[in-house]
Amino acid sequence: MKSEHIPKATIKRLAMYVQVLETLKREGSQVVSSELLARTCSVNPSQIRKDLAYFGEFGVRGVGYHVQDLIYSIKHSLGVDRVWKCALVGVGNLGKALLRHQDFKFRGFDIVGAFDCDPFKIGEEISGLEVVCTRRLKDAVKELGIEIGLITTPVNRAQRAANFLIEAGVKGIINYSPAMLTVPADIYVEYVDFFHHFYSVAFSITLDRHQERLGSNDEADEDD
Amino acid sequence: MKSEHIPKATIKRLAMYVQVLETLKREGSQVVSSELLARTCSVNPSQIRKDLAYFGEFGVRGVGYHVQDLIYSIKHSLGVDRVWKCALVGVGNLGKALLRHQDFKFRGFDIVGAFDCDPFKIGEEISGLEVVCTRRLKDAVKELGIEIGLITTPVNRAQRAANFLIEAGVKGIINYSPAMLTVPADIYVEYVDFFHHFYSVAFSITLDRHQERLGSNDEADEDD
DNA sequence: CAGTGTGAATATCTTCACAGCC
DNA sequence: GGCTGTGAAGATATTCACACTG
Repeated sequence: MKSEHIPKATIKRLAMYVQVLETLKREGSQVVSSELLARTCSVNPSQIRKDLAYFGEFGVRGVGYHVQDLIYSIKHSLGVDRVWKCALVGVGNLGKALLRHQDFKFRGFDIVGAFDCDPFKIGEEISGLEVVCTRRLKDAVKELGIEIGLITTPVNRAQRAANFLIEAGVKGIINYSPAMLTVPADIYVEYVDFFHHFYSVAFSITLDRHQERLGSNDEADEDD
Repeated sequence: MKSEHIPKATIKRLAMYVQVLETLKREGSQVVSSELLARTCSVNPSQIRKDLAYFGEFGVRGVGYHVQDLIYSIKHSLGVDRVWKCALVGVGNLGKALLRHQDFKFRGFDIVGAFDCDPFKIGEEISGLEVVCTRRLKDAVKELGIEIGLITTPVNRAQRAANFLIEAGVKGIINYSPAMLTVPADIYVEYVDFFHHFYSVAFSITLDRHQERLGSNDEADEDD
């Protein structure tokens, strides 16, 4: 692996390539060119080649990429060719939804602990997982080998949840609350904002209508 | 509104500013500087000023931004100062989760129709919404004034769901399935990939461990 | 040849630095 | 005085173009 800095956008695209490649595989494709993959993903072919080049040379010149191999190579490069155990803190609406949405497990992210500090929630069972007091987080992380924490608490509890998770030894956090977290430099936080997609669509429609009203020259913009 | 092209990243950040500003408001702040807002959001202060400048001059020199006004100005600029009605197609695990997660409504995105083509699901009620046959989508979109479609079908049904939505007159689509959609130029599609956050965190942890093992010089990388 | 891998060119986004205003 | 708004500079990411190889 070349150790230049890898753009975040590249990681995002690689995740997409895996999804698309898995569809292609299911449909029986053995080999795919950057050209075809690019068209399917609405990106530029050299973009794909560049993205892959960060991690190695996976293609065969004059032929393309072997689909199954490429899936594995990308997953291996990203470190998602194994199971990652996760703990979820905050069993509200969203937390429950994530616990029930067991596609995560299927894709290698297994939520093995659900935590909340509300005594009324403790003991409840969701998708076969018992909700446990947040105070027991530290032990659970150690016992179960949890490496990633998911924060689905209300915004005002998010920092506290983060502190608990970090103290327990988790190395990465996915924060579904709108709180911005303060964490040590060696903890990686990924912020998830469900709403920004809604905002983008709403904005885009609004913009379109404005332009229509102005009868301006329409400039069909690509999705990225 | 200046009508240069507005970066997608700007929209994403504006959505974040709104969230953070709403927290500040709740905590009693009346006024905020780009400096403070920037620190809270882990971005550069001029970034914030640039992002806002696309839409107007909302600040007061020497003072900062009035929190409540700024929230409203951003929302108005993005077109999210009103209710957008949405239809959801595909009432599986994920679809149900979104239907139950009624924060969307609170933030101005009201899911008023749930559709599925599975006869066993039709008639089921989720969060007070009856699941209806996808064939009745077109009428519902007209009757209820639906403008945005959410696709939560399995990957192989996503394109069909998109076709239904577009035919019904929806202008924007949020696609939660991993399918890449083919749509007319005037339909805006936003792709949501839950997994890429997991992939990013996993990759980041993996990378950290590699670097540790190499005992290399650590370069604490900023989160963006 | 057809299609990858990659340096060089271009386009885009971010940050700096400071003029302008309250 | 302090903080916004913005052109210019710098950094980053994307695309082109072509050498290279199975």
